[in-house]
Amino acid sequence: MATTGTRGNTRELVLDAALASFGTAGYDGTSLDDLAAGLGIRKQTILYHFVSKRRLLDSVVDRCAGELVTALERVLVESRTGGGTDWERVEAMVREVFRLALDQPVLLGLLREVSRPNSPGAVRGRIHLEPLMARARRWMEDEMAAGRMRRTDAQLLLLSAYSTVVGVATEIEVLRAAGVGPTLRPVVQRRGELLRFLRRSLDPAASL
Amino acid sequence: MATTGTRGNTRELVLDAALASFGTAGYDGTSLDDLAAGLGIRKQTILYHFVSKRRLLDSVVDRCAGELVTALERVLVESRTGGGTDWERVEAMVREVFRLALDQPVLLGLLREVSRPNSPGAVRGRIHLEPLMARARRWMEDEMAAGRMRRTDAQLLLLSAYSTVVGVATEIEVLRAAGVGPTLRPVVQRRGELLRFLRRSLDPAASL
DNA sequence: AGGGTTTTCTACCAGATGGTCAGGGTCCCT
DNA sequence: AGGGACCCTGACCATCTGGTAGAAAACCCT
Repeated sequence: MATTGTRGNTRELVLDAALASFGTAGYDGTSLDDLAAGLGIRKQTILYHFVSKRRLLDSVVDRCAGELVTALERVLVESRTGGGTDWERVEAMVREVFRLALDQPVLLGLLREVSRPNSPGAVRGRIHLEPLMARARRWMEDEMAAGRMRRTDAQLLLLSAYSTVVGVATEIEVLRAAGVGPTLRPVVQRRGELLRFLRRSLDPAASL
Repeated sequence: MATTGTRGNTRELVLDAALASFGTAGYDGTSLDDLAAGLGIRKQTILYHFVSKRRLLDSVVDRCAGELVTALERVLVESRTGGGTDWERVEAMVREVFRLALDQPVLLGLLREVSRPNSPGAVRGRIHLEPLMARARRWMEDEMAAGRMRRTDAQLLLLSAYSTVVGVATEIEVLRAAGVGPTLRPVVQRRGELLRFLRRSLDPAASL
């Protein structure tokens, strides 16, 4: 009866705290003891739910990737029923990703941590991202073949877009570190750059 | 006499290895024992030279920041005696930074690690970068006041340029992780984007 | 109320980590 | 030759780490 009455959602609470800690302090910089202490529970409770620290990270990555995929799927369906052009669909997806990142800045911290080459979460992250990328690439290549999209290196274009998003992660942190308040402007600016870049690369109707 | 005959430059060797390890495995992911083992020495030797792990990181950051400042200083002097326009000087600086990053990719790893908000090296890094930024900002504001440079928010512009460079760090890693070889193309592309962006923001003679 | 399941805790551990201490080797200077 | 400065090392330590074992709650159903 000493518990805080949060019976049943301990898992989710741990995932939230772990996401925040992994994103800011990093995987190695996060100790299960501290994590548990922050939640007012014991480390063993975390291990009961997630078996090991490594699998806790996996679970965090899984949940976040799941959110991303769900959100993108939704946008894709919406824009499809809306009957927009290829370009409008790409734009809607980009906007969704940025919206997600701005709503939950912690996600960017995790993305940053996971996108480090030697990170334990890198493999897990790629498991989720790779099919997404492959699917986008196939779609783009089809559109190119059909002449609805300007010819370019799909793989390279996608990776460039991806790293722009990761760049926003660092940008927000840098701004905060530099004392500049959480200004929306640079983020919007970056999104604008990315969209312009994509449009120039993809839209056959766009002016060079 | 069991030493490898590298008498005198152990410090530098340790700094090199530490730079590489901090950049790839991160600060927390680097153990002094492993670091020493990789060099064929004992951990105590590292501590003899650098007192503590924390101060080893500081030394690494100091050396790298020193290289950066020296390189930029040199370019600045060269372009000044060359008598180029403001814009040409900015361009030369940007090219130098990218050249440095391509010559020594390890630097990007460190930059990435240090630019994390809660990183122990963040404070140290800011000590070096802040005067650089302040100086650039003052210069830009002077040029703007004199009408030689298009009016814009100097601080925001600099931070945007900075985070573009950090973005390159992630980009290279992402490309390697995705199996794409160390292609130069995306990096050059990104540099082109940054230069175009800066030119549009700064050069009064540039077409909008 | 009582048995079974789920959840959380206390107690404990082996290994790794950063760091201390005192000693020993090598070089240079006189 | 000898003393001191410099460099390196083995032995040791306190602490923290992720993880295990088993008991005590808390919950749920009948």
